[in-house]
Amino acid sequence: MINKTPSTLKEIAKILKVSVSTVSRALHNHPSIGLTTTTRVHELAKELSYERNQSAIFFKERKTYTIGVILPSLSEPFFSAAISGIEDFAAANDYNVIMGQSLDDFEREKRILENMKTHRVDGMLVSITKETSNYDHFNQLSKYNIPIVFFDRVPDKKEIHCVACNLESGMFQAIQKLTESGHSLIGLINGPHKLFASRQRLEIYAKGLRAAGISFESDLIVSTDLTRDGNTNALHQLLSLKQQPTAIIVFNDYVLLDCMSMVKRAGLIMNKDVSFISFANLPLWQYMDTLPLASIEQFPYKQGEKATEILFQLMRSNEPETLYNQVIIDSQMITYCP
Amino acid sequence: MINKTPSTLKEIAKILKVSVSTVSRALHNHPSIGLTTTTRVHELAKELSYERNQSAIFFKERKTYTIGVILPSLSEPFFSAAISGIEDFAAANDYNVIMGQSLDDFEREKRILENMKTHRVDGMLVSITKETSNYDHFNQLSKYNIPIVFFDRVPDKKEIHCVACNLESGMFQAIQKLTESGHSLIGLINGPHKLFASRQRLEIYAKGLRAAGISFESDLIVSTDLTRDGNTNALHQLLSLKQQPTAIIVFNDYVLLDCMSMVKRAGLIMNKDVSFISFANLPLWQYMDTLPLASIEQFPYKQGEKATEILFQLMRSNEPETLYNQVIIDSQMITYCP
DNA sequence: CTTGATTACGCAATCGTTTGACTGAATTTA
DNA sequence: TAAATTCAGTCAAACGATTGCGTAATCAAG
Repeated sequence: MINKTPSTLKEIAKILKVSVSTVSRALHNHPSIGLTTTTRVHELAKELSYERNQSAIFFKERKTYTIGVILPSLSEPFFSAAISGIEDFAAANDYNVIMGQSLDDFEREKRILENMKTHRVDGMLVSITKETSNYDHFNQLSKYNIPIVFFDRVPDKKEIHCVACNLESGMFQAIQKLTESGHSLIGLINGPHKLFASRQRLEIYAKGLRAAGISFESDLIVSTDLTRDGNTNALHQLLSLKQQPTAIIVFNDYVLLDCMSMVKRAGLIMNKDVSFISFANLPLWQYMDTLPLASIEQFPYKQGEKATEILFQLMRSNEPETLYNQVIIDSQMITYCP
Repeated sequence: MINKTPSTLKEIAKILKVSVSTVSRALHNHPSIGLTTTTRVHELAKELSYERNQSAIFFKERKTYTIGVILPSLSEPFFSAAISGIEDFAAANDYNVIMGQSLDDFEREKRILENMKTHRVDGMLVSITKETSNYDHFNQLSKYNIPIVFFDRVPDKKEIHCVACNLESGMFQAIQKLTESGHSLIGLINGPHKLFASRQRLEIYAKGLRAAGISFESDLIVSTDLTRDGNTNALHQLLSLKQQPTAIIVFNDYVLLDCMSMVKRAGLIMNKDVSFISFANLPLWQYMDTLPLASIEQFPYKQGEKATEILFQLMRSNEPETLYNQVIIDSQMITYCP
C-alpha cells in the first residue's frame, strides 16, 4: 500500500524547471504561455496524474462548491425523492450536497444550520420542521450572503425564496371526482392547526366545496395530531356523526393508512361504506390490495430540482436580491379506483 | 440585506493590536498567552461572532472532514436507513457526508468516485452496484491513502474492509419456522446468479435444508432477473411443478410483492395455499393487509453506523492497514404471521 | 538605430490559520 | 551580581492555486 501524496503544481514546476505560475497558466491553456511549454506541462501533469487541490481552491475562492440541505427526514419517501432532484441538479453543476435531518426537532434544525454555516456552504435548501415558527436563524444566514431556498415545508411569510406545491389543483380534482361519484357529504381529517399545511388544506377544502356548490359543515372537519391514536380518533369522530360523511379527504397517506386499519376493524368496506382521498401519493400504494380512491401527488423530485435551480441562480448573482422567487408547482390527483 | 463578510483572526489582531498568532493561540487557550489577553481576545471574538474559516483549515490540514458515500439508491428504504446510521455517526464526530447514488450503473459509480476523489474526501463508504465486478477504481483510492469501507453490497474478495449482514441466521430461523409448521417442500426464488447476494442465498439455503434434514431438490430453485416479469415467471415455474412447494423463500421483499400479486390473480390464498418468507423487512409490511409469514431484517441503520465507525478508525490510524476489518451483523427473522 | 509591439515567462502577493523558533523583559536562583 | 528560568508574546513560513504586474528577449517597422 503506497502512501502517495497527490502531486502539486510546485512539483511539476520543479521538474520542468519553470515557475509555478507558468504551470498553472499552462494547465488553463492561457494564451500567454507558449505551445511547447503548455504541451509539456499537460503531458507531465497527466503522467503524474495531477489533480487540482480543491481545498486550496475553495479556500482561495472563498467558496466551497457545496450546498447544504436540511429536511425533516431522509427516509421519508417524499424527501428522498426530493433529495434525488437536488442531487441530480447539483451534480450537473459540479456542486456537492451535504445533508442534515432535523427529525422535526427545532433545536436540531438550528444546530444543523449552525454547523452548515461554519462549514461555509454556498447556499442552503431547507424544508422546515413542523415546530419551526421562528425564523431568526435563517435570517442570520442571509446576512452572510448565503442564499436560502425553502421547499415544500416553507415558512409562512413573504420575504423568502421558495418552491411549494399548490394543493389547490389536487384538492379541486378530488372534490370533483367525489361529487361526480355522487358524494355530497365530504369530510376532512386535517392535521394540527398550528401547521401551515393544515390551515392551507382547510382553506382550499372550503374553497373547493364552495366551487362545487356544497355547503360547508363544520361537523365534517376534524383534526388529528398525526399520532396513530389521533388518526383513529379523528376517523371515529366522523363515523359517529348522525350525518356520516360518505367520503373523506385525509391530511396525508400516513393518516389514511391508520384510518384504513380502523375501517377494516370496524367491518366497513373501503370505497363502498366510505371512500378516501388523501395527500402524498406514497409509492407503497402500488403494492397494496386495498386502495383509496386517489392520492394527490406533490412532485417531490420536481420540487427539489426547481428549488436547486433557483438556489443556483441566487448564488450566481450575488447581488442582494430584493425580488423573491416563489414557485408553485401544481399538485395532481392520481386515481387508484376509477 | 447586509453583505457582511465573516471576521478573521487578522481583524481581531488589528483591533487588539496584537499579532495574529497571539489571537490564534488565545482562542485555543494556549498557556503561553496571558490571561488578560486571552480573555480580551475571547470577548472580541464573541462580539464579532468570529468563526474559524473551515476552508482554510481544511486546506492547511489537508483534510476535508468529509466522507463520501456511494450507494445504489437514496430512496430505497434500506439505504435511507443506512444513511441515517452513517449521518448520525459522522455528525457526532463533526464530519460531513456527501452522497452519490450510482443507480446501479457501473459507469456512474466510477464517475462519482472520481468526483469524490478530486474533492479529497477523507474516507469513503460504498455499497456497490449490481454490475460492479471490477474493483480497480477502488484500489486506486487506497493508493491515495483514502480508506474505503464497503457495506451491505460488498465486493466478493478478501482484501477489503466491510460490514455485511449474515443472512445465515435469518435463513435458518426461516427454515426452522417453516419446518415447524410442517412444510417440507421449500422452494427458493433466487436473484440472478451473477449477484453475490444470490450465490450467498443459494449456499445458505442449501446449508439450512441440510441442517433441517430436508433433501435438496434442484427443481425447487428458480431464479429471477428481478424484473416484474422475471418475478412472476419464477413463481409460475414453481407452481407448475408436479411437487409444488408449499413454502417459498424469496430473494427479497420486492420480488415477493410481485409474487403476491400473482398469487392473488391465480386465486390462491396466501399462507394457506402457499407461504412466503423473504429478505429485507420493508417498512411497508406494517401497512399491508396481506402479509408473508415473515421477512428477514438486515439492520441497515446498524450496518451504516458500524461501517462508519470502522471508517473513522481507519482514518485516525493512517498506518497502511494490513489487517482487514470484516464485520458481520446477524440478520433476524421478523414474524408477521404466527 | 531606435522605438513599439509581441511572445513567453517569472515574481510576489493573496486567501486564513497554525506552529516552531525566537525575543525581550521580568523574575528567580546560585 | 551574573546566569538561568519563566512569561508573554512576535515573526515568518507553510499549505496550493491563482493572478496582476513586471521584464527579459526577439522581431518588425519607422
